[in-house]
Amino acid sequence: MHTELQLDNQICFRLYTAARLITQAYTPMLNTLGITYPQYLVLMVLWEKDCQLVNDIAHRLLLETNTVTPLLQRMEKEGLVKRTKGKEDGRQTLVTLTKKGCELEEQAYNSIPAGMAKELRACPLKFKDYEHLAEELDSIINTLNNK
Amino acid sequence: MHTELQLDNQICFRLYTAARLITQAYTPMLNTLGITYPQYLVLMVLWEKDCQLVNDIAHRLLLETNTVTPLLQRMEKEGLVKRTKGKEDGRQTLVTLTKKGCELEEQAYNSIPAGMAKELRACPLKFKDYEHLAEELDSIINTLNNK
DNA sequence: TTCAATTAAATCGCTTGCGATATAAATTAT
DNA sequence: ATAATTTATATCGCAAGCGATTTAATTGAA
Repeated sequence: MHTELQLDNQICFRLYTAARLITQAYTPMLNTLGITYPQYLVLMVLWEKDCQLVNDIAHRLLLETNTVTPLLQRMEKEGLVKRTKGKEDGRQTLVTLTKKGCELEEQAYNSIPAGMAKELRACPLKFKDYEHLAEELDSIINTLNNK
Repeated sequence: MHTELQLDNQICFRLYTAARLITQAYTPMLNTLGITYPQYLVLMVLWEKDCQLVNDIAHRLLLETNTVTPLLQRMEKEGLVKRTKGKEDGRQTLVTLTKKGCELEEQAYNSIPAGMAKELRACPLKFKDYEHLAEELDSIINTLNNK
C-alpha cells in the first residue's frame, strides 16, 4: 500500500470536494435568482465592469473560450447578457449586461453573502483562517497558472 | 459596487479555480495511464480496499450514485474494473479491480507523486502550509457535508 | 499586393456532476 | 402473505469543462 496514493493524503481531492460542496451550497440561492454558479461568476465579472470581450471574461475566470462561449450563449438566451460583434475588430464579441442582468446584482447582494454566512455558520474557521486559506489557494493558483 | 460580490473576495471562486487547475496539472500524467481524474479517485478508493459496493465508493468520494454509476460503467468498458450483481442482495453492485486496474497502482506510484511535486515546485507553500490547507479544507468539507 | 501567420470566437465530442425520476429487490407493516 | 415502504442502482436530461478543430477577421511578411 502506497500512502502517497491514499485519498486522505491528497490535497487535490480536498480541493475537488470542497469546491463541489461549496458550489452546491450556493445552488439553492442561485436557483432563486435563476442562474447557475458559473453564470454567477460571469455576472460578477460584468458587475465589476460592464461591456467586456469574451476573452476578457475568460481570462478573468481562468477559463478557455470553449467554456465561456457556450456559457454566454445560454446566458443570452436567458436574457442576462447581450452579445454583439465588435465594430472595429470583427473577430471580437462584446458582452454587455441586460437590464435583467444588471438588476440581479441587488438581488444577489441581498441574499447571497448572508446566505453563505449561514451555510458556513457551523464552520470553526475564523476570519484569519479564511485569509490564510485565500493566500494558500492563491499560491497554488498562481503557480499552476503561470506555467 | 458591492465589495462582497467581487470575485477577488470569493473563497468559492478560489476553490473552484484551484480545483480546476490542479486537476489540469494531473491530466497529462493521468493521460499516460489512460485514465481521467475522477477515474483515478475511484481507483484510489479500490486500491485501498478492493471489492466495494457502488454506494461505498460514492460515499467515500462524497458523490452520488448518479455520478458514480456511469463513471464505473465507463471504467468497466475500459477494462479497469468489473461490476457484478450482489449474490445475497440483488440490488447491490460489487465493484472489483481487474488485473489492469490493479497494475495501474504501481504505474501511478512511479509517476504521479513525483510529477505533482514537480508541478508545484515553484509554489512557495511549505509542508506546514499544506497541512494547514488540508485542515481548513476539511473544516469546510465537514461543515457542508454534515448539513 | 498577396499570401502566409496570427488572433478571437465558435463548434464538436466526450466526461463529469447533479437534480429528478425510474427500476427492481429487500424490508416492514398490516 | 400481501401491500406499502425503503433501499441500491440505474437512467435521463442538461450545464459545465476542456482538448481538438474550425471559421473568420486581422496582421505581417515577402
